[in-house]
Amino acid sequence: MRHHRQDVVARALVVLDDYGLADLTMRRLGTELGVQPSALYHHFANKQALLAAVADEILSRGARPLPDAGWEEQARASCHALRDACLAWRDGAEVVATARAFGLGGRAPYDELVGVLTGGDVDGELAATVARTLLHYVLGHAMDEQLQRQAGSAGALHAGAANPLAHDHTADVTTGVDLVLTGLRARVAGTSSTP
Amino acid sequence: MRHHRQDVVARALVVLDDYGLADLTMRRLGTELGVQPSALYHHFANKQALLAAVADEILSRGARPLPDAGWEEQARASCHALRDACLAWRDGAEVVATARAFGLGGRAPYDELVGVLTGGDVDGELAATVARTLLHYVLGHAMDEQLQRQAGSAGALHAGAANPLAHDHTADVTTGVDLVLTGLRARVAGTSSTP
DNA sequence: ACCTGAACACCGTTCAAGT
DNA sequence: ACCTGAACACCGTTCAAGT
Repeated sequence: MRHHRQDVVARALVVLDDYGLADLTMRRLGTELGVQPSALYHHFANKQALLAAVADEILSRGARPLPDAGWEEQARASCHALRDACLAWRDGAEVVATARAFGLGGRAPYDELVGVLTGGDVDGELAATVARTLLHYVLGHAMDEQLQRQAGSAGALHAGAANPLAHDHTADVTTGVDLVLTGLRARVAGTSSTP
Repeated sequence: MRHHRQDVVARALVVLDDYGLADLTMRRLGTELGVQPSALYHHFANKQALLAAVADEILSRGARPLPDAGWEEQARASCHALRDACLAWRDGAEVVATARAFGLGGRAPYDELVGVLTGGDVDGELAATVARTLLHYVLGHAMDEQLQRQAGSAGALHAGAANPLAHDHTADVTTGVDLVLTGLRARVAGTSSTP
């Protein structure tokens, strides 16, 4: 039962979806592949590198071509594609956000967004800030969403105290993204009032 | 050496700042307090509950009164206070963001922001979305900042490949927050073009 | 009320050695 | 190139029992 790097990533994705990130251990993944845990270190330097590869796989599997439209519409589409890609796998948002945070993977959405924004009228430095703002929002929101999902399925999390996160998530994300883009539009048009 | 709940939280904060979140283990904290790890379970149901208390402690120690100003200025101040509170402790942002994500603590900044926004002209549902957008951005950005800090001190993280996160963080956060607030101002004024 | 001691069921990672 | 076997140095958590 010899495996390639890609087999390991693909199986890790299945384990992630079935058991969640907390139970995606090197030992369990090894067992799932019919292999000793130590064998995984032939393919990846450590668990963090494995997870970065999983993050990139999540993103590439969920990749969509940008619509043939203005940059604002493209930015919106890019954000929604990222969200959908993450939500397609259990704990997908957390995996992508963590890999991004450690600078080990998940760069594609950032690059795409910066490209879209600079393709518009947006200055390079502002584009970088806006891209980060959007990514933090979309990923943070998707994480909230997925955590609630598992909090609902398990009886976990503190009972009592009304959950302030109960919401229509799709509408919420659209509003949040539009808010940032509206702010950007105002700023690009020179409407900014605070110097 | 008998301790109260507050002693444990205070010491956990010291361990966090000295060793980082990854090394804030129940065993190490026990050792630091001169106590068996099992003794901590008299004060907290589990590690997650401990970390939630640590998050709340970080926030309450960094709390500032809101300025006597308009709601927009207050929202800005609230965001910066949150950022400063988190940056005052090693891995502080991650601790707060995680507690928030699990719904176990760190609610104060959200409540404050929603209060400020609804105190302005902002409708309740929009206020909730804006508050979440701002929190995700500020915490996400602070996490990036702190991860870079430790990536710089340790020789960790992949060499080669220019780091796209090298930035002036204070200016960046101000820009990001202002962007969202500008978008909100436009929307409240009825300038939104997408229905 | 607060803590000990011992155990249970796990982790990630390394490394010599095998094929 | 890919894997085994065994070890190392850890984890969080439980629980009877002590003071």
